[in-house]
Amino acid sequence: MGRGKVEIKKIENMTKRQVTYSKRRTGIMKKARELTVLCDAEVSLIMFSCTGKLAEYTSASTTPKKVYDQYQKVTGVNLWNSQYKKLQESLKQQKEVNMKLHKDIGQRTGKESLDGVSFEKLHGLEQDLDGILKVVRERKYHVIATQTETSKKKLRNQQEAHRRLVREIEARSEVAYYGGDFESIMAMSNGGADLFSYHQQPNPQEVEAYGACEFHLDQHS
Amino acid sequence: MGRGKVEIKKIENMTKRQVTYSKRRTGIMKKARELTVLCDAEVSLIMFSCTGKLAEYTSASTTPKKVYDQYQKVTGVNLWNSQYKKLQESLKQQKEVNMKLHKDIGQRTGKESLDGVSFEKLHGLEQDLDGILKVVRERKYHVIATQTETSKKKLRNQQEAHRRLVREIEARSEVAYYGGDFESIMAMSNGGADLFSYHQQPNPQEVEAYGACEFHLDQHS
DNA sequence: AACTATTTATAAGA
DNA sequence: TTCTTATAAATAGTT
Repeated sequence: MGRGKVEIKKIENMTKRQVTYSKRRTGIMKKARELTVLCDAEVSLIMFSCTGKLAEYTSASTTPKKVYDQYQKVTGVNLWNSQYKKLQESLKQQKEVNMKLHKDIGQRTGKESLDGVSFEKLHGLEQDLDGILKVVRERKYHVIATQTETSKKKLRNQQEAHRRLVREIEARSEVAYYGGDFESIMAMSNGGADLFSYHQQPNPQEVEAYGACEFHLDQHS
Repeated sequence: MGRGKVEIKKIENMTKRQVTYSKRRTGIMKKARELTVLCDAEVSLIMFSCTGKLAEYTSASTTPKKVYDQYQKVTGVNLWNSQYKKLQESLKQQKEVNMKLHKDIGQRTGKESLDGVSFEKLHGLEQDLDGILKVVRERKYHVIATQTETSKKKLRNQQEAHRRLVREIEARSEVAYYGGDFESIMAMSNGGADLFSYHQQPNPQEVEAYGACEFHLDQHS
């Protein structure tokens, strides 16, 4: 229809193709609308031009979703539904696993009642718990031991540093005998003493006591 | 186009409507096909007659699903996608919860390493385990106690039945004095002793001991 | 389902 | 894109 018959094959001239697309798109949309009205049918027409532009016609009484739902129902083809069902299945499984874990952990934390649990299971659970308790205790003592060891090392290092400091000051002030400048030495080395508390939790009481003692010595001197 | 112009409104005559539907359906499908080929476009055409019959055309290079995905991308409308995303989110959450449970339960069953777990947590876990261990033990002993109590009751009932049986047989055989038919009486009443083991887990040692004791009495009599 | 008079769609040109 | 117009195509009513 038009001034010359056209062969139904891809139009290579791009401009011509776009013009034709535009015209025929209008035409087919009109046809769809007419079909809808005349014959009381439901129509979904979705078109993408070769440049990706969307054009659609959907009959007034419906929506693309409805059309596709119906399409699925009639064809039995799953389309996206297969994916959806897989997800649902997956979710169900996860929830089941979760329930089991919850129950198990509940029995192991006292939140779930042990009523109805057989003697054998109780015994197994007891052995289990006992074993893990031992492991946890060992681990705990290991951690304590490690911390203590570290503290001791730190302490030794500090004491050593302190001693060096005292010696150095004694040497510098050329006071080798007991007395005289002793107070100032103690005051200077006090900075070192503070370091005892810098890594473990600070114990303010101890620090205070030490400082207080120093103060009293000062006062009484 | 045809012998007379038609107004675009629903055709009330059903036969006429169906004929028109059939003709125009063919026509629009042809149009769709031509559009696809001539203009290199993607087309999805889905139609339902008023009787619910499906007819579709989808351009060769694509599928209804693809068209729909693209449709969604362009329009930004989520349609079923919202549901799908909800499911996905849900699944993700479930998996996360699962992971945590797994880790926790792992630490409580010795399958998960305790390296790097803080002293405080270890201590908490220890207290926890200790508490539950106590509960489990109590429960276990409760179960044992209940079972034992039941067994004892059964045993008492059996002994009572046994005594009654002996008395009855003594009365019937009119042998009131000790001796004589006693062995045969015991042999008969032995069947009753077997009944001890029928309900609780059979404890062959106990049953044996009981039977043996009776037997020795026999021998010494 | 086929026919055909007529309407409608549209290719080409402006 | 839109309008025009010649012509192909679609189809309403008929057979």
